[in-house]
Amino acid sequence: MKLTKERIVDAGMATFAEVGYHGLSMRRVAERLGAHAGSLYYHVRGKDELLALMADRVCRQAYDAGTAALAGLPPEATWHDAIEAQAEALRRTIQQHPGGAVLLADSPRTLSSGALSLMERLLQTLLDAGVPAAHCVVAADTLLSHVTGFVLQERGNSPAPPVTAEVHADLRTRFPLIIERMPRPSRDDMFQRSVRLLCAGFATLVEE
Amino acid sequence: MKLTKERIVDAGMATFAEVGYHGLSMRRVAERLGAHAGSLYYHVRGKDELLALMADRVCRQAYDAGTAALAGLPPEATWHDAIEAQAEALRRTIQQHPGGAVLLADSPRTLSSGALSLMERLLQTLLDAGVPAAHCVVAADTLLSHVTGFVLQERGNSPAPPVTAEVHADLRTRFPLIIERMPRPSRDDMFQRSVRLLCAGFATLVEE
DNA sequence: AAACTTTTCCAACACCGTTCGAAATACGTG
DNA sequence: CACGTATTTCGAACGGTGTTGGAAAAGTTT
Repeated sequence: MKLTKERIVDAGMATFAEVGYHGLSMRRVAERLGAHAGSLYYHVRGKDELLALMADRVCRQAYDAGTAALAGLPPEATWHDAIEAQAEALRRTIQQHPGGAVLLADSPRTLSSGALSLMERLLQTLLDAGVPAAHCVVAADTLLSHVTGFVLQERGNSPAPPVTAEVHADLRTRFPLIIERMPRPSRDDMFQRSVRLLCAGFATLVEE
Repeated sequence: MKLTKERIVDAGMATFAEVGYHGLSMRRVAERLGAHAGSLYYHVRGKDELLALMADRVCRQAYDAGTAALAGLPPEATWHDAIEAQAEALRRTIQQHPGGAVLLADSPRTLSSGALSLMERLLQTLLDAGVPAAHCVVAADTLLSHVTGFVLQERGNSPAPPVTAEVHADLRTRFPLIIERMPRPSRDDMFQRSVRLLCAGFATLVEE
């Protein structure tokens, strides 16, 4: 079958899901398509462009997931709910691809039309909520970078660290607050609450 | 001169600053030390460990920068100022290393003692501010992941994208909010305001 | 069918992380 | 000092990577 930018990105996403970020190579992507690595370069400038295209696709998926989530919202939902729905959709979408956060992190977000779509809708939500235009960009940017950062951190912590008892005791004396006194809610819970925290901040900007 | 874990991390940081994340190789690090690549493996398990050590060093630097910033605060400073100072110190430190955000992103933050130090102090600040312990971890985590995400986004935008007039016109019709109506404050300004936004969210948690 | 364009192959290049046995160096002991 | 041992470095090698460029194939137009 003929080689296409679209099909290459497809294969890229599939390979990415299988072998992760570090295992993604042009040769493996080509192999999945029954082609040779060099052939990809006729359709794609290099690995960088492929990664950028993949990142854009993730943004697009997140956008679609967001529209679905927004559509499922009850009519009495507030703008808090709308923002929460978009944030959660973005997080879930990134999470679906192992290492997907790094993917987004490694390619410039601006001028990727998928990323711009996400931004645009978020801005609209905030404007509708009554946040003055002058503050909207800051607010939307804050939310987006927060979600990215959160998922990034999440992935780093996910392989449960093998903590020996000895290490734990050491940590307890050196970082008493973290280890001892702090309740550790689930990541899902923490994410929801952190987004609500942001919304509370946004609310202080709303002009009646 | 003798090879050491410490000296290897030094050379790693220097090489990293010169050639960036993608250009960092064991061979280049070794070359800077007048040694061969294989020799590094006697002191370091592999490139992963080197990167983790480097990430930890960045956290340490950020911690020290934070203490300096806190010390320079006037006595009438509020807890908002204290959090802002720590966030700004972290951002500046990460920024000093090109691609430093990706460095932090690619290594697990937990169990890195530098990262834990950052977290611990942030928790203390929030506790002193009156945020109940049950919410502190969420708040601190939110702030840290926000700063990371922000710098990440910042770096992606930094190489000013070559926007042709044609592309700009296309974007204007497709994303009117972003391109047209939104004022674009400086990144410094945006960062400060986003942190204040977070603080406003934290303030709603404070029990009198 | 011939001329031409688009697409794919394939071999090669330079570089990468990592391993391993052999050298070399340092060091404590007789 | 000399000798044996432990620590450290070398240097070559292996399999893998992104990328290139000319030859070959496939498709299209005249």
